[in-house]
Amino acid sequence: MDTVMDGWRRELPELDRPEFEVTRRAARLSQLLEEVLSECLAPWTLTKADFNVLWILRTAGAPYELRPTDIRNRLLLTSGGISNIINRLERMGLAERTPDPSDGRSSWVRLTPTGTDVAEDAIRAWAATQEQMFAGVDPQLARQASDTLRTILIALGDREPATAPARAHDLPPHQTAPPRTT
Amino acid sequence: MDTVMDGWRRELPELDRPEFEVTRRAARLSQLLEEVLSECLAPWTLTKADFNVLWILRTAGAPYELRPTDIRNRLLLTSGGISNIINRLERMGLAERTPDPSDGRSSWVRLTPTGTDVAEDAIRAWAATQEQMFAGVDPQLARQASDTLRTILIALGDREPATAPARAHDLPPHQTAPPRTT
DNA sequence: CGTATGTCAGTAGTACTGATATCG
DNA sequence: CCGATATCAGTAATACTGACATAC
Repeated sequence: MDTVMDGWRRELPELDRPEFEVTRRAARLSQLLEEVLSECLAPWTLTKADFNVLWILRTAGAPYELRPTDIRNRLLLTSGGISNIINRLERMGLAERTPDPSDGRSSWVRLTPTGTDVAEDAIRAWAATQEQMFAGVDPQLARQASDTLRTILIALGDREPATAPARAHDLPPHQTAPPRTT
Repeated sequence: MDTVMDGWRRELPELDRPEFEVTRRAARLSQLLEEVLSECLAPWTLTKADFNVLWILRTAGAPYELRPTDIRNRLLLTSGGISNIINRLERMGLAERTPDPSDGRSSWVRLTPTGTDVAEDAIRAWAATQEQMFAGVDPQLARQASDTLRTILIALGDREPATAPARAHDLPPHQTAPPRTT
């Protein structure tokens, strides 16, 4: 990575801005982490996409259910992509859909008991792996990195599309500025 | 993103470590950036993978040539993946392969003049886009983020597999610990 | 011979687009 | 009727695996 950035500075000094380094290093970091995550999930035959949805559902709290739209808002995927993942989770018996009584277009995706267990096991495994990977990293530094990244994300406009938590019969009928809907 | 992390803290407080937030936020950041990069490259019909290789070749300095192995070391891809990309660049007339006189197994991948132009144009466009995106971010903060990420990457073992720069007839015959070779 | 380098075909995993259905 | 929600089929892009060729 340093080799690469040195080349950048040597060859294109007029374009040497700290932002670009953030870009490259963030990409590299998530590349490395995703690689490890894949291995980490192998025992459950879960893909990273599956894991993300399980994770979102589990951290949503009991009864571990959200509408596809909520998942979409949190993971920034298209509705088509979400459908695919839910289908897979349903075939694996980890999640199930129930129609939304108050809105016939939508449905609730809920973790099955098995799904909840699998989610927790996988999350715990991934947490342990991360802990091990970050063993050589000062927690202070990690904290700082997280805060800085957060600030940058907000500055870049990473949005919080109006939370709609557990069984939101009480919410107003529409969200604020939902992203890609197709 | 904050919504998601709040759920994490509420539901799985025993697993609340700053590292995990770094992981998620870095992933999100590169997700957002890659999305914009794709749009940015559309005018040239370049894929992100193409762009990465063009970029690596351009920042390698004149005469803008590297062996597939060098590219692999810098981008952390398998040799098969590199072959595909080089094939595509060659078909587009942006790069060309010449056999390595001193090692019959390998070859040198060099940017054509057109390739060099396209690389520079695309890099400049991407730089301008990033500059615009980061307009609201304090450069100090970006600098800090970059440094912190760098430290973390090094701690995670992101390696520098023995640089092999322009026409390295003078290098020892083998590298140190090359990653995935297949 | 064993290792290193690279190519190629086939494939997995990700996620988008466009078409469609349905409901508010 | 328009906009929102979701599903599905088809497709693009990424990149890996395994088989192979060749050369050190």
